[in-house]
Amino acid sequence: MRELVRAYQAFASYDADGYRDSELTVPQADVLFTLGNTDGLSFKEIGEKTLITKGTLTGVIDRMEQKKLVKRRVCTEDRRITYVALTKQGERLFEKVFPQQVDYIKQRFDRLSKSELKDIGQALTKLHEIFI
Amino acid sequence: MRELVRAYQAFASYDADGYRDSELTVPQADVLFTLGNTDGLSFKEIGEKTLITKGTLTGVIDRMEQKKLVKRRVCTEDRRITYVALTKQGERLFEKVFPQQVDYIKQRFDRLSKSELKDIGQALTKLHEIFI
DNA sequence: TATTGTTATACTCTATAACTATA
DNA sequence: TATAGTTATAGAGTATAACAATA
Repeated sequence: MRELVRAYQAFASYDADGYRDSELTVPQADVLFTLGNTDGLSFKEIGEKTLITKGTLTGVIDRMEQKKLVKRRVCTEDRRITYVALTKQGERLFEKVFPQQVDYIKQRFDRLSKSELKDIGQALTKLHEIFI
Repeated sequence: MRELVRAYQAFASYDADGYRDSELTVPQADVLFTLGNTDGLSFKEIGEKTLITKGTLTGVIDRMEQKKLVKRRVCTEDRRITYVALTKQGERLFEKVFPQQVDYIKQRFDRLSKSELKDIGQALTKLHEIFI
């Protein structure tokens, strides 16, 4: 448990440094990365994936919309649902920041051997399962 | 990387549920657990352990002091340093919430075998090391 | 009635930088 | 001069609940 927290803190701190100059807050980067390579997701789906509650998410999306990174689109079949998708500008930012971020993180994972990476992947999957 | 984020999110969400009715915010719980079983730590030490920056920490400690959970004490040898320690009330809360929390989390870890736990521990230690 | 997202409130945290006091 | 903590500012996130629109 301690180790999980420590490992994640170290990772999260390193990770946040990666997109520090992108003008994104942590939740905003989370949303950007969640929306990347999709045609748009509903508020509900985004909330489930990022663990941001709906009231908060409205504000986060508002600010990203002001920055022209995302766009709302009401679902025509069920008008209660609002989809959020990246704009062209949002996609450009995603395509710039995401690979950078992956590389940045990969630098550290490259310090490990293939078998270590496999073990870590399995360990994390088990951890994930027990805490769902 | 995805797995690490997912595993931690699942854990963090479960963890926060554990002390939801303790009237503590996440950073405050973090500080409480950091100060538990110590004679007090300086702002600097608390900041290093919790990754809360100094400006923010002053506010967090202010609010915990208002709730009578912690007390400041200026170091007599080096008067620039302020130690923060749990009050009796803070200790009582720690002694109530911490074991509860450990049990609560243990419930989930108990789903794993000893060898799985060992593997996970090792994996997390490696992760921690590469991201320092 | 149940669900989706918005609004409202009040507070807490965050980042940043300038500042005070000690060393 | 360097360090420890405080203050100031402005913005962002959080929890919660009530609300509107839609199903």
